[in-house]
Amino acid sequence: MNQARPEPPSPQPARPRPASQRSRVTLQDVADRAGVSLTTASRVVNEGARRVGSRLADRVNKAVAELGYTANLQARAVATGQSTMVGIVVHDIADPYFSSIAAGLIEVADAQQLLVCMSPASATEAAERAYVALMRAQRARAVVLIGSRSDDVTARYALRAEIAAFTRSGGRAVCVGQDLLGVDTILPENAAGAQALANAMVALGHRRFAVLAGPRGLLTAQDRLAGFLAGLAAWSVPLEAARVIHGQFSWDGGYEAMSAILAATEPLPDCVFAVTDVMALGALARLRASGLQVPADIALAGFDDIATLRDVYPPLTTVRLPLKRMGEMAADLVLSEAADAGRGQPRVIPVPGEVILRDSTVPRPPLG
Amino acid sequence: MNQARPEPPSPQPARPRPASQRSRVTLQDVADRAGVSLTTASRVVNEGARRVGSRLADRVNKAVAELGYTANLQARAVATGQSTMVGIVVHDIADPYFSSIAAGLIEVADAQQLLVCMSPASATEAAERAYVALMRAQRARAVVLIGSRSDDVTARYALRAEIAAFTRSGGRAVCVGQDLLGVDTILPENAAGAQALANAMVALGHRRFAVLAGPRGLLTAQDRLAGFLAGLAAWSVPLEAARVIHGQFSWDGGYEAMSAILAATEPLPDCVFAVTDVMALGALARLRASGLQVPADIALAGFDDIATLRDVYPPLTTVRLPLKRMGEMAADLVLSEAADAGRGQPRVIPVPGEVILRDSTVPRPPLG
DNA sequence: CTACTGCGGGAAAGTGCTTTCCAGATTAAG
DNA sequence: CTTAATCTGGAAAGCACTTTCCCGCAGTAG
Repeated sequence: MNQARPEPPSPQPARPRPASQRSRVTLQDVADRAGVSLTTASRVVNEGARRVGSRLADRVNKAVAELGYTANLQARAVATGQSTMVGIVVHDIADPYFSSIAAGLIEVADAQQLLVCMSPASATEAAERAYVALMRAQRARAVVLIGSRSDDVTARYALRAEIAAFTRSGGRAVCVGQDLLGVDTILPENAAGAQALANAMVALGHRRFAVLAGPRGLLTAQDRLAGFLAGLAAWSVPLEAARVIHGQFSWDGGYEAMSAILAATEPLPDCVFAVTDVMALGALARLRASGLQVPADIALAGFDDIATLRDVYPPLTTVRLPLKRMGEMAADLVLSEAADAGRGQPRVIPVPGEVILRDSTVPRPPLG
Repeated sequence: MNQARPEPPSPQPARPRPASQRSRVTLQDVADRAGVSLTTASRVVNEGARRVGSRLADRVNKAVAELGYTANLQARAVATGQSTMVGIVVHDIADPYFSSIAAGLIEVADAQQLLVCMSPASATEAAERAYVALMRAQRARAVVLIGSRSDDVTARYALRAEIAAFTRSGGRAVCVGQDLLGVDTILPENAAGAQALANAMVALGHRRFAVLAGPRGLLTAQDRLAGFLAGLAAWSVPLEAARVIHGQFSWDGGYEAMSAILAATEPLPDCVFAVTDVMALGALARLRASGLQVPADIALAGFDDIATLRDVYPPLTTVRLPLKRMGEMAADLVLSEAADAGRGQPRVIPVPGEVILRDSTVPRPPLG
């Protein structure tokens, strides 16, 4: 046998190891190699409260380096009962609305050494519930639910029950959307924003409106529609129910809803409000397909101010939400232990929307 | 004491529990309540190889339901040595290129009961290395690196070493990008796609080109530039070095690079190729800001065919990569144990790009 | 009426880590 | 020169699971 190995003269009992596991090196291996106890090795690796004499510490560090040891965080989590994982639930990560919020969230979570796990795309509350259950099983530190609530009270009840179980077992829950889950919430002011938009549209001279209202059951869609209607009502501008077209909360949904409006025999509206920028973009494509000009033939406005808009022509009027910032705020809520200790009511942080007027809703000349 | 509790007459020793931990219910609690051993409870919960008599199984299931028990997946992972986590490294989740790939990946990973964790935005190989190290510490089942390699050989070497440590400890690694990490790779054919694009542009009658070439060190940028130049060379169309503008791999980078081209005193190019759609969009904005029309004054083409393009006017010529599909393919590679057993060379799956001609590069009338 | 097989159940030994507790060695104080 | 206080390192007891091994009991064949 070759004696030239550069190892310190330590016992090295070479414990028998199941063949299936390839060279996973454990803390015990490090301790053996350094000729110290498991306890000491653990103390050195953790750099925790109790310090270890420098002679042994050096030996341990050397062994760590030689063996390429990395602590098993799962085992550590089991031993300490503390996890570093944060789950985030999005309805569609490829949607710029969600990816912007997620980007802000991930950025600050990572700065705090948290591990972010992402749910698959799914807009139902049942799927959200399943993911919260998974996070509970993972003993995640927190879960963040991003996106609109629906008006399916039964599903919401089930989701709340699951969240309650999650928080009861020590996790934090945060929501970005309607304040209906009984947890800390980042609340976009959908109704107020839409109302301000309606206000601005009427002030520009528009009178005949249509709304691409999204799915009937989605509360964000409902809130924005209601806010818009309230804004019109304040000016006594009527909007017949037939001019409110429901559909999917997506590009295709906007496209189809716009088709329905064009198909109607009545005169075209002056101005169309899509409750989401993504839907507005679908509607814009539909208008273009019909050879209609925005804003010459018809004005168009959206909601959210997603990043994509900078590439759209004509520039789209919208209601700006600080998406990335909202993600950061959600992460801050997750991290704030204060509320956890205080055990008061969950906090609700309203986020106002800002009306951004662009070329897609140019002032309309007074009716001749 | 009230005797009316609906529990089976089991011992219930009520083990002392540290006060810090709120009601986390463990498998032992379930076993106690059902009056069975820990082993039996584990077998019922796992529904594994050995079945348990229905009488006891029912008791256990009842206890699980009553206590709201959920297995601790971390502890299970430690005990079995198997993790269900997959880490994915993106350069920027808010970029539609990455979010599309990630969406495909997450979808199939979730269908296989895998948990997907996302890195924070960061385009450096050092940051990638750090994330791979984290995944190793988490004993993740796999890690997927999405995005261009750089030509920083030192950083790449360090990254490869980290990946080697990761795979050595039993994880799988997959890359979407250049085949330089020695792992299974989804390889977009950047050079070939760009060459085909150059070909098509020349065929359309363009002769005076400029390229927005992205960062000097990024290999995806280099490959696409090289391919484009090769395509031009095949037609003996010259491209002076001065017409190749380097800059950031981003919207702003495209905007600025376009500014540089406009600032040059020479005549405008017929056609500008941006090595990325995102850069092309920045360039388009810059052209619009100068009052130049695409394609009337200048033609513009990009690369990737990101989803955003459907909302851009004029429709942008590009080279389509099946982004979502690439994410799915990466997930398939992660899941395929075959290669792991075979231990052959890592697999490389080339993904061809498809030239999509749209209005932004309308045929150019022959020079008069 | 044994001997063999198979099955349902539990005790106990891992899994990789942290943390408490304890013994021995220094050091500081009286 | 005691006695108390502090420090260092290790043994061992968790943590929440899985899994191996063993034992008693049926059922079946010899």
